[in-house]
Amino acid sequence: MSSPQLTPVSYVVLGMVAEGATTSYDMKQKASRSVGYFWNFPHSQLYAEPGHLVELGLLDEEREAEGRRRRVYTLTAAGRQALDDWLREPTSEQPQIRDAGLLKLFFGEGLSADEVTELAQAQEEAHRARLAVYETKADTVTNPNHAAVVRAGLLHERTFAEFWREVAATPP
Amino acid sequence: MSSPQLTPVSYVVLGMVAEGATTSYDMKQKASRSVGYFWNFPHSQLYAEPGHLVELGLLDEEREAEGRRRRVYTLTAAGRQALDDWLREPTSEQPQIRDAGLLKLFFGEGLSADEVTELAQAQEEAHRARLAVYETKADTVTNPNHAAVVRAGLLHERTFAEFWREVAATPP
DNA sequence: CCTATCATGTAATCCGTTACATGATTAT
DNA sequence: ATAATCATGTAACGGATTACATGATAGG
Repeated sequence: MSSPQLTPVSYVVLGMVAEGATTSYDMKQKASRSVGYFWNFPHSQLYAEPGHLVELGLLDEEREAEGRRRRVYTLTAAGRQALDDWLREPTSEQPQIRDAGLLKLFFGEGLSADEVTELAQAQEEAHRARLAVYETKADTVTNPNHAAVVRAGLLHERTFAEFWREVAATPP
Repeated sequence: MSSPQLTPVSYVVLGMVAEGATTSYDMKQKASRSVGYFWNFPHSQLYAEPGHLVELGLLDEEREAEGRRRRVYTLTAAGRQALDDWLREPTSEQPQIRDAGLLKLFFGEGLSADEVTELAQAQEEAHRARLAVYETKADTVTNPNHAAVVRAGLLHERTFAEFWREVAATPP
């Protein structure tokens, strides 16, 4: 008997199903335009994870009779409960900023000032590009919870674009 | 024949060895007070990963003759080269903000305004606590590259503390 | 000397990624 | 019809986490 833990991805799946996504491809499309921006994962997880959740009784699965015969998922009462419980649980894990650019800056004693500037400029550009995406999104998102998170992403990208601009101007 | 890729953790190890860490415990101590704040991992990786790097010829390993007989690592020329190459490589991977609080906000349609406020206040407090840590660090760090990254962390925590303060005040 | 804690690892497991494969639909 | 692409998975592998275990050192 196996009792695997629910991971953040589990809750992403539960959350997207609660929002009306019914198939893995559906989730994939949805994620790629929203939550995937700040919490990314390959599509294979969106085919594997619902299987686990079905085993745990948190999702129901049906197969289409025709065509692709794809798996169609719906939330069970237990699944809704698990999602609600999680939403209300205090969140203890420290958020991590896993940013390879920051890592390089951290260990970049061996770089010349010019090389640091080069790194910083590339990073600034990447953050500005992402910022532009969020700015567009901010105008189109209707779900207020999604909008709030887009705003967080926007503020984050702005902060980091500015940070890297300063680094480029005055390398350590 | 196996040719495993170098992961970010590989470079964290190479970087820390380059900075003078010689044993796994040494790295663990160092990481817990610096890079671990924004890129965390369990200590077991700091015992396993150097082994891989030795196999790849990027680290040399010696055993102490006495006492704990612990493994003492030093950079090889190839290891130094691998670190330098990585530092100069363009960084393509999109940084991810894997923040469970943001996930909950994103999927938090089922929460009442009060519950969102509660979540937001807890998040704000957590970010302010982390902010305080970075502010202390900013005064003590001597390595200018480390200082720059501390500043990034500081700006990030400030941004997010402020963001959650707004969410708490006007929940979506 | 005895105990608590520090320090150093190993083992097992599972999650996440990469790569592969194939069936269905759409476009030409 | 045929090719291209969309959609739906599976398999294999390795990295990361959790849990366990034990030896060394320091403090009383």
